[in-house]
Parts: sequence; structure tokens; C-alpha cells
Amino acid sequence: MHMQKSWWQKKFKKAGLRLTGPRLVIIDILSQTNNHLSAEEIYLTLRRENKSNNIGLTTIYRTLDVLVRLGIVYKFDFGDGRTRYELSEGPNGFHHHHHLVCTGCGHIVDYTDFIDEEKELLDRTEKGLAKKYNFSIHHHLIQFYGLCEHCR
Amino acid sequence: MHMQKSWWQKKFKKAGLRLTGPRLVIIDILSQTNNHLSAEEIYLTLRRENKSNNIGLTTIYRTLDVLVRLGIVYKFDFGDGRTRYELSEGPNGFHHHHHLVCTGCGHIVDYTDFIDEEKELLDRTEKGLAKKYNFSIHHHLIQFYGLCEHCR
DNA sequence: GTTGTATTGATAACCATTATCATTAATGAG
DNA sequence: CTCATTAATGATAATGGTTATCAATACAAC
Ligand SMILES: [Mn+2]
Ligand SMILES: [Mn+2]
Ligand SMILES: [Zn+2]
Ligand SMILES: [Zn+2]
Repeated sequence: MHMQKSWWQKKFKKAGLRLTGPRLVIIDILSQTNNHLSAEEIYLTLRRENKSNNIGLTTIYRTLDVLVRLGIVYKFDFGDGRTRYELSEGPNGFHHHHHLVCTGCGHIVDYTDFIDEEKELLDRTEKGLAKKYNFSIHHHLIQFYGLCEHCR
Repeated sequence: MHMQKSWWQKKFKKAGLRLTGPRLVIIDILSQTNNHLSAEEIYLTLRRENKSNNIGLTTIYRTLDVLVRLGIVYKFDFGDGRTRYELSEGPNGFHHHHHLVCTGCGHIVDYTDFIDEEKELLDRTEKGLAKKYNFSIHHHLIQFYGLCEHCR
């Protein structure tokens, strides 16, 4: 009974990193939610669901760092004082989106509206900036801030 | 000999806040640079230039908080572990721009290229999102990340 | 000038994230 | 499968940017 290798397992192989219990469990937690979890939230979820005896908070931070380096996870600052993480890709491939952030309650909306137009403009902007300022650009960040209907 | 009121003095008045020495000095520091200063950098600049006997770091944080609330200063996280601040407006009015961040050395470029096109798309996006998700949107954030020629 | 109150600064506390280091376990060779 | 190598882990302490406290100070309205 061999499990098919998921998209992220290959990345570990290629980087020469070990597929450990904690790493599998943390990716599992992230793939089970649409939320943008903080390290502590992952930690608490693990304890609550008894997913693994006791993974240290330190390991969560280290693992997230690895996942970000491998491009498996994206890292965000939404201004609430803690870094938040989200899987970069689901089983159905990338889900390119940007964020709408409520500065009242911290609620976050993943939106894909206008993404195609944005992408076109961003590509053009990226090329222009790269040339003019001699940068090699790797990624971008777009966020809208406001108040949700509840916090209005 | 009456000094003309600057754009930000009115905001203090309207908000019923006092125009104190420390506040004036901190705004002065920010208006004297194109850099995106952290609280500690402002603190050190003050001591170095002897702008005022001894303004406490606490006061810097509190003042920056006030300035952000009044819209006199913008607050940014460029991923280097400290919050950075920038005057929202110069003597010649707003200078709308976005940021290009070097993840190697932290160097930041203010760019205005493509701003008009971005603005058009952003306005449209903003309206669309506001309606669809029932948000009142106040501001947005656009940043490009990469490596400058030095860090390549 | 007097007065009421917002503001300040020294200090301690907070809290998310990192560094340390001895212990454990994933992996590849045999 | 067994073993040896060494990356990874977890308990703990430390770090560092930011906040809370509170008595002392200084705006600004009269
Ligand atoms: Mn998201
Ligand atoms: Mn800027
Ligand atoms: Zn809200
Ligand atoms: Zn650089």
C-alpha cells in the first residue's frame, strides 16, 4: 500500500530534507483549513486534536520556516502582531489570490476577483521595475484594508 | 513673527491633541529624510543630533501611534522585524508611491512608475470588493520583493 | 499666572520569536 | 533488517521590539 507522493513531498526530496512526523502533521493541519494560521494556533490545534503527542512550539516555528523556504507555505503579516501562514497550493494546484483584511476583527477574505487583470498589470510593472532599478523580483504583496460589515 | 500652520498642525487641532515639543521634533526628523525609519532609528537620530535633551523611546512609539491615527504618517512592515514609518505627505502634498523591497539588505525603493495605471485598477478593484464582500475599504498595500543589484 | 488635564519618561512587563544543547529518529548503506 | 550517521526535535532560556504603569511635567484654555 503505497501512498502517492504529494506535490510537496518532491520538494523535500529535492532539497535533501527529511520527511518527519512533525512536518507531515503540520502540513496536514494547514491543508485542513482555509484560515491563515499563526504558529501558536497550529500548536493549539495539534494539542486539541491530539494529532501527535507533543510537538514543541519551537518545532512549529522551525518547520514553518522550512516550508516557506521550500515554497510550500506563504507567510503573511496582517498587522495583528503575529505572523500567519497558508499553504501555497492545494491538491488542485495553485490558488492564486490576494487578501482583504478587516482591521477591526482581523477577518481575512481571500479574493480572486480582478486577479487576471491584476496579474497582467503586475507582470508589466514587475518587468519595468526590474529593469529600471536593477532588481530581480521574486514575489509581490497586495492587500486591501478596511472594515467588514460587522465592524463597520 | 508667526509661523504658517503646516498641513499636519491642523490635524492636531481638529483632534484636540496638543502640539508638544517631542511631537514637533519627531515630525521634523521624519520630514528631513527619505528613509523609512524605525522607532529606534528616530530615537538614535534624536540623540545624535541633540534635537532635544532626552525624548524617551516610549514617547517615540506613542507619538508614532498618534501620527498614524491622524494620517500624518504611514506605517509599514518590510519584513525585517521592526515597524517602519514614513511621512504621508510632504510640503508639496501627497507623494503617492509603492515599495520595492530588497530581501537581502533591506534596501527600499519608492517607485511611482505605473502608479497611474495601478491606481485605476485599484480603484476599480476596491469598489468591486467593497460591494461583493460588504467592506468599507480604507487603504491598500502593494509591495514587490526581490534582490537589488548588490545582493543578487 | 493659575489650573486641569494631556503628555512625558524611567522602569518594568509582555510576548512572539530564536538560540542552545542534549536527546531522538529519519535515512541510506551494507 | 540492522546499524551508523546526522538532521531534526523539544525543553528551556534568552532576545528584542513593543506596551503598560505611574509619578512628574508642561501644554493650553481661561
Ligand atoms: Mn489567503
Ligand atoms: Mn516610501
Ligand atoms: Zn471585522
Ligand atoms: Zn540588497
